[in-house]
Amino acid sequence: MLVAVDCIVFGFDANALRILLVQRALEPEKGKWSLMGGFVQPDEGLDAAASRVLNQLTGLENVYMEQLKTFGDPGRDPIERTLSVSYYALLDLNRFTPQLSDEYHAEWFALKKMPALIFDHSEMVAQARHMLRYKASMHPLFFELLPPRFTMPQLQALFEEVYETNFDKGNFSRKMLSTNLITKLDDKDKSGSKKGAYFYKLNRQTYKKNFRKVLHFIPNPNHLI
Amino acid sequence: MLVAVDCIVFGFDANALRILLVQRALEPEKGKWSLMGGFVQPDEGLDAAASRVLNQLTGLENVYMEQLKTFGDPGRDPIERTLSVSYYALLDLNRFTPQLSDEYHAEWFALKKMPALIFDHSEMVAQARHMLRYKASMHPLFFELLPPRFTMPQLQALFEEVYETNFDKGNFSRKMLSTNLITKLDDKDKSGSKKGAYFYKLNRQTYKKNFRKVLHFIPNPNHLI
DNA sequence: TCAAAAGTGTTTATTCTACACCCATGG
DNA sequence: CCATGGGTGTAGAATAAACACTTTTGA
Repeated sequence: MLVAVDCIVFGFDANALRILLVQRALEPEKGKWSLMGGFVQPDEGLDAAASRVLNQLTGLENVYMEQLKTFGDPGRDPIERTLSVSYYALLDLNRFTPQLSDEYHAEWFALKKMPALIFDHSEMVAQARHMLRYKASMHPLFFELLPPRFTMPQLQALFEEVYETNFDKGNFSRKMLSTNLITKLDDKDKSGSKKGAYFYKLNRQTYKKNFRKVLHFIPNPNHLI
Repeated sequence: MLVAVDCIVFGFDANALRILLVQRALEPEKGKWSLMGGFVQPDEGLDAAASRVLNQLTGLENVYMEQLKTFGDPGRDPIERTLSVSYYALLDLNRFTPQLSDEYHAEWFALKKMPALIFDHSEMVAQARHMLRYKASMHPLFFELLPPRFTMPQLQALFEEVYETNFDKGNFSRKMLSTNLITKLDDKDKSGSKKGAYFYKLNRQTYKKNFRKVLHFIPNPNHLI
């Protein structure tokens, strides 16, 4: 049985959650949009395969990545029975955009405007989205999607995108601060408004310790169903 | 590459969380305790393979089952490169105990007294346990582990086992009732105490709707890390 | 009648929520 | 000087936690 890995790569750019897609280079379905994938090598672990595949696309290492689910319906690949172990990755979109479009034929798509994908890749994306909500309600993974310095409105916008809801800014900010996960910095980002919004950074110590503090963050947990 | 499924089967018997293990019938590691597993057939989906394997062991169908994770380290099986797609299952232990020991060489072990397992099966169990806590903090899966009629002290004991903590019975009962997931019945279970404890049953309608109501149930969420 | 387990009540502290208000500044 | 987005304050509701109390009944 053939075994492949496929990566669902999420990014965020202040307006929308985005996903990284590539145009498939080989038959079948050549030219269509697809997740980034590749076959697992004979002496390669699954995590290693996923990292390698992502590295080949973005040139990056140490990207947050986690196994999502394995897809193995007999008919999912029309040519040959292929198992796909899917992984999702979160990264700060800003850092990589330029080198991406130059070296590889990859593109960021807003999740809401995603094209049709080959095989069962759309299903993979749907599950990854679900998992993102799920995990993020328990673990502060959002910082993987933001630049090292970010503002409260930015962070709130990300939450609102992911949970497709709106938060009261006052309550959001207080709750977030109460986790001790982030630290306020001295300077402001003036690009978004006249007053300017303070920058914050992730507090890596408490990040490790309070890895579960984000719980109780989502007002109506039915979003997660 | 060979592809197998392995099932982590949980049960609960009022005293302890238990796990179902079998004595391996073939080399390598013949005679040692292992998870229930088998190879995926050429035209068989992964979920179907897991159900079949569990059915062969317990004779049961419609058991709650979910894919956990795929294990694929190159060296995990010493003989040949084998991928294992692991599944965890939850079932009401009481219903199946007798037929199990007769037809198959399987045994329930208390999680705390589990023997050493072959390959990476212990790691699978650890991850399944973690997942059980994780998911159960969001979804009311516990009813899969209980008989159709159960008492509040039973339910509380199950929670205390899974989260390795203790709850105040008053608060526990109120919180549980407030989810509307369960309905009080008229008769009592007198086996556990002189006074007797009322039976409850799962409310299947609200179970579907309020599938996320269990959240906020665990007092110290650090258990889930 | 008493011990043991089930179940109820109540007080207090804490956290949520909604919403009004103040602040800073570029145009 | 005012519109706009950022940030703070606060009253009232809702929830959680702790623990004392009542009920039931077999031994």
